[in-house]
Amino acid sequence: MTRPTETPRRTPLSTERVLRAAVALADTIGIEALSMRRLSQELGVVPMALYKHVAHKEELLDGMVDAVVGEIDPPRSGAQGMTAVRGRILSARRVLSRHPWASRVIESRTAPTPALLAYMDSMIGMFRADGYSVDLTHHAMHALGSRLLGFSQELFDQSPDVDPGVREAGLRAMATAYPHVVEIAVRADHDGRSVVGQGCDDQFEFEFSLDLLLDGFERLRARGWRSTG
Amino acid sequence: MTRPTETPRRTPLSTERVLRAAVALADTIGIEALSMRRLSQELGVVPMALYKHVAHKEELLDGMVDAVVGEIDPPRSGAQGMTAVRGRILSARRVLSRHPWASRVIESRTAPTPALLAYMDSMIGMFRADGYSVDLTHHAMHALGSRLLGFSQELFDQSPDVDPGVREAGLRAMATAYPHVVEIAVRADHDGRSVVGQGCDDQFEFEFSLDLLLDGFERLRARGWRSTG
DNA sequence: AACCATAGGTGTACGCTGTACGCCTGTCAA
DNA sequence: TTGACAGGCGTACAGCGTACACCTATGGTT
Repeated sequence: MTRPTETPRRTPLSTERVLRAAVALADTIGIEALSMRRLSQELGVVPMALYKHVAHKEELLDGMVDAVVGEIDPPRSGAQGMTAVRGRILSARRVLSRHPWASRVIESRTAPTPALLAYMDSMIGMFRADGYSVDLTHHAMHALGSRLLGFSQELFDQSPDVDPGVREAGLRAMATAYPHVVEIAVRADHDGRSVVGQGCDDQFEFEFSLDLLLDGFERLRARGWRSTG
Repeated sequence: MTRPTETPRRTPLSTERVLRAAVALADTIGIEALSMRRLSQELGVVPMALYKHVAHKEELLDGMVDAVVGEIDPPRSGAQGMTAVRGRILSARRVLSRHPWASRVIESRTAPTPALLAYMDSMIGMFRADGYSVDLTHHAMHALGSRLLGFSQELFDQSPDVDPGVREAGLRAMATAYPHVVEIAVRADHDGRSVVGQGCDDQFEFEFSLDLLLDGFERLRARGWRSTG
């Protein structure tokens, strides 16, 4: 009688459930705020309970990476060649934009996770199936690098400075010290593609550089280029 | 008499001295081991003493970035055009290889530091002086992204697996799950450029992709390309 | 020469982190 | 009925960044 059987009987944890909760939590509160304690609290459990399902936080992060990479679309059955490659990379980019923390976490891994290896393997396969040599494919993978996953590789995410007035004042202040930077920033403000004061169109810049690289690969392939000379 | 004047009289701290010590310490023990406490101990001072010279750790990191970026060679007075750009980027890359932690720290900054802005400004200037339009220069800067500073942008630094036997065993184990990855890894092992079992030549890969991009820019410029169509 | 403001080093303390270790309990096989 | 075991709990510890109060030697002013 002291212990009624009608206790809520929480559904038990599992690695799966922990990972899903971690991804969701990182999406909402950001990766830097994701601590083991915060996550355990989200799951209605004491912190140490998590350690029955992941060995340590690094393993948790590995699992989160795999979960996210697993969201990338498989290669579309119809498409072939560079357009298929292009499409898949853009799919990866969409996934990453849903989980903005993921790129940072992936870059912090020291060894590739299984899902990442699988993704790369299938990417390489697409090049090979399109007639690319092992040699050229190899260099292409290096050249794409983290862009394979849709990373922007920008030096700085332009801050959403919201107020255009503030932004313009800042630019004016920098004009003497960094005239070229300002010239370009102003230009980006006024061109047709982007909302004024908002900086530039990430997606356009990404596709611009991606296509530059893919075109370069095609050209080398057509030329029968080999790295060993 | 109780207090002899011959106390060692430690040379006083200064922001400069703190930053230099921090850079040196990060070089030797790695950035993740660099704590305010560890740094203060290196300077023979109590942790809180540092806060008289930097507002908080983020400011310390900003200062370290500026110190490192300041090491990049200025543009060589003789050189012009894309070869000058290329040379400067390779100089940045050499600096970064002396401070392997720097790329990670730079990527973690939210706002550009003064030295970074100055570097970018001068880079943009080199494109403009070479006849590039504001428009094309703008997109080129985005396409280069962190490569401007010599970042590799690799998805994973191939681990120095040292023992070739171990590496080969690992590859054999992965062969069924990731055949394409293994094909490329094996190929990289056996080609003439790289020490066997050592993976690939970072520097070659970097220059390969850099040249691919620079060539692409030149081609667009020659063609009078404009993004707004 | 006396004074006192100030720059800069010290000491203590707080809240946060990841996680080692031992315990306790409910479930299921023998 | 028993006893192993999976899995959640509680306590504790070392390390982190840093707020805040304090102390002291220095240098300019009177």
